[in-house]
Amino acid sequence: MTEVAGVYILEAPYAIDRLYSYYVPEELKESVVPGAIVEVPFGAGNRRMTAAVYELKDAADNDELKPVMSAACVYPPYLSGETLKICLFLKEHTLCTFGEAVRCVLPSAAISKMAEFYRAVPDVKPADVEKLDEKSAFVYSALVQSGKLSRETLKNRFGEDVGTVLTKLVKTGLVEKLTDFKKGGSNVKTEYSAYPAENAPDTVSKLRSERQLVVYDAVLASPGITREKLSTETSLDPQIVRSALSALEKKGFVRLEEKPVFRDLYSLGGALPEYRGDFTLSGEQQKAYEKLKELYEDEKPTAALLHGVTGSGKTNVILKLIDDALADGRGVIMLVPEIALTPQTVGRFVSKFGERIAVIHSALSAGEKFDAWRRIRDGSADVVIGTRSAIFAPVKNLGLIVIDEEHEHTYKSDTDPKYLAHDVASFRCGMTGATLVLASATPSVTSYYKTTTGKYALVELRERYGGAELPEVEISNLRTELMSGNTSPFSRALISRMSEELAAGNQTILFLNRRGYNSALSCRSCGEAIKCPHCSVTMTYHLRRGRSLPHDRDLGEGFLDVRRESGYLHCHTCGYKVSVPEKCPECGEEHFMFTGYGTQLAEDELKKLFPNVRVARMDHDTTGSKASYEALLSSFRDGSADVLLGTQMVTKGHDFPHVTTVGVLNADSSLFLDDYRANERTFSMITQVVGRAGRADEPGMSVIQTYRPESDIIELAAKQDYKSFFEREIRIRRELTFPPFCDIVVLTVASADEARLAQASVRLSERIRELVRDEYSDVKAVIFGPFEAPVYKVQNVCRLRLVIKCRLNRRTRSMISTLLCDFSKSSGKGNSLVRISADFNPTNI
DNA sequence: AGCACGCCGACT
DNA sequence: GTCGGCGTGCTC
Repeated sequence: MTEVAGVYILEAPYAIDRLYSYYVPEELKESVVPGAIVEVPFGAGNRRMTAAVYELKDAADNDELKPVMSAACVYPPYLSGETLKICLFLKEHTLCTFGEAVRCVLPSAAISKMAEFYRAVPDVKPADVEKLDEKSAFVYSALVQSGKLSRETLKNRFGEDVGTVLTKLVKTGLVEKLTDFKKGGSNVKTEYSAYPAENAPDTVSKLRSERQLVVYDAVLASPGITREKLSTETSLDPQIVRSALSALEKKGFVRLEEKPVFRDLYSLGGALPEYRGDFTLSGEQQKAYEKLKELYEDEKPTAALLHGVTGSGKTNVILKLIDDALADGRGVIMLVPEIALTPQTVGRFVSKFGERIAVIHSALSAGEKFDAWRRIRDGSADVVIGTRSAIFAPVKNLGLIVIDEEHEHTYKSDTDPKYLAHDVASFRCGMTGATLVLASATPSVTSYYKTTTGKYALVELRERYGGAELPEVEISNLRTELMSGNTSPFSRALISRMSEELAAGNQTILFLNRRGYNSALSCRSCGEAIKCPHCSVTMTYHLRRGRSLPHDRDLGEGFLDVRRESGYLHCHTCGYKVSVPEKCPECGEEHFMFTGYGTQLAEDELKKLFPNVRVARMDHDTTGSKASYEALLSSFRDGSADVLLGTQMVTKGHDFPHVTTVGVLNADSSLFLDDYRANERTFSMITQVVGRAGRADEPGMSVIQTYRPESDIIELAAKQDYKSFFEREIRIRRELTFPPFCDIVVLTVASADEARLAQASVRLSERIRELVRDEYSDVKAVIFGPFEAPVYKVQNVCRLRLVIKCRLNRRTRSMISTLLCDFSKSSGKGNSLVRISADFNPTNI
């Protein structure tokens, strides 16, 4: 019997990514455990590869196995048993490699980087060097000069084919191959604390330096003070404190201690607002809580959908449930959309759970993520609040997972592995017996459907907390506005409502899902809109910072020059910027027309309508940094702006007590999207927005502007009637066979070379039809395409797609997997410029 | 993907 | 005869 390790090679391409067996030499038995990172010889050339040990097994040693070469000494390994299973889950459910899954679940700072190095062997026979051919001699002399070079650098310097030269050099014994571990996880921040030295010189007079005296006094006053605190205390420059301290240490006055420190615990870069909220539950909330508690106490993995109208106080119910889980000694993960991770939300949690909280979001540095991850893994943090990737947090003894605003599209990853947080959550709950709670005022149709089949328990909150009434909703018909000559972004109803409310000192939120000034610049002669030269999208006209524009018709002939001087064209897909052209690139004429409007024009127009209005415009252009985003919100909250005008981000989770009016400038933009979820998104967006207006004491009003006032979606959203919306929507989905009645697989082939792309897509399409006909004749699948992706070209890369409607299960996933493997095998033959990727139930099709 | 092995043409 | 081109097939 030999000890055998089943490992996954982390750098393996998809087509050969599977479990490989290696024998474990006696001296490595200690460190080769499941989850360990090891090095193994791989392939005919026995290249050293990093691998993750998935399992250990005893095997009768009839077949000859290669040995594990070395193991990284990290104990316990970063990959726990549970995490290894999650990686396999990701591999099987998103068709990524095991290595990609590992990189996804671990903080990047925890992953060791391995590099191959080559070194010229000293003391070789000069005769051997003489015999070298030109190219080998060239590489060899470079190695002699630099001592040691990584494979990367050599490839960069001598080209991709340097490999053959190197193997020859290794064979002749002139060069040797080395492998180095660039150890991950060493990125630990440390902090210095200063203590008065035990046997400090009694004469302070020896301290000539004024600064050293000041620092020394401060240390005497508070022993153990950190260097950072010293600098604020003495109001001296950190650099000066540093040098003063080291001088004091040298002279024997102070003792410095270095301790590893966890960076800013909540990673929000500042003080948290004190939250003095009311945590007591209303009658309805109490009932909802008890129902969830019952599910939680069930040993089996359970799932519930908490459907509560906006303002029903879902969070209070959830907090109570988290309390219980913690009291049981179990850990909790709460996922929120990025936009909700404001100091307000986190503050509420921190005030309740204190230092047990770890916050995880995309703006953290690699080191900060690693700190949070370690605090969770060693158990000092057992409440994790974070965005999508927090679902992988190594929480011990998981008892509860909450996905807040579960309908949000951000829970689906858009980079490989393209997982949905819900699926990972269910899987973890299945493993640990934890309870899954999905919460939303407008659940996704797929999730709500599961309550009707019994997969999820349905828990409802129908009353708005504190008895607040639903705001009144007025629907403005943009067609009739246009016919009566109103071309501004604001309907007459919205204008009159705003002028009343602004005069009364109340605030308004305006939502427009398009940034920039004009959405397009088109040619009057040929009708073409100017497109980005690298992408197949029309370019948006943006105003330069601080500019505004009169109407084109008031500028007369010279309007183009003013336009050219005041702004530029911007591609929202790739970021390309260019000035307004002289002539139409299509037909050469110079009759231009700016059409469509975005947030910039709306702001401009608003200031013309209400000259004294103070507008806070919030979109991608004004919220470059987290700080500016916070600044805009707080300026609105403290009343230094009257109107908050912006894109999607104004609709989410902020509670502004003085807002009495909410306007949706164009409710149709998401309806027109060619996607089966367009209705769902419109309903959710309008419901959320309408919920923003008015509080308990101050009735609010929403104005929804639309070109299709007859659409019942808007009406249902205005009434916050989710049930009717769901009934209507699920009927359509059933009739047309869309999720949840099927799954949608999108295969994308991408290439800069259009001819190769077309060829590859045809081959792919033929292959899949063949698979469905023969090997997989048992699976029901309908195949569409190939056709162009909605945005065909992005940064000069063109994309074609195949869409497959089927039921996702082991069989269909295996079919798609076969397809991907076949493709990558044939791609070696001159097709390497074509890439393929699969996405299951993507958020945008 | 990356590497070896193998089978053909242009050279010492 | 031998070096080096790239097509084919495998990776514990």
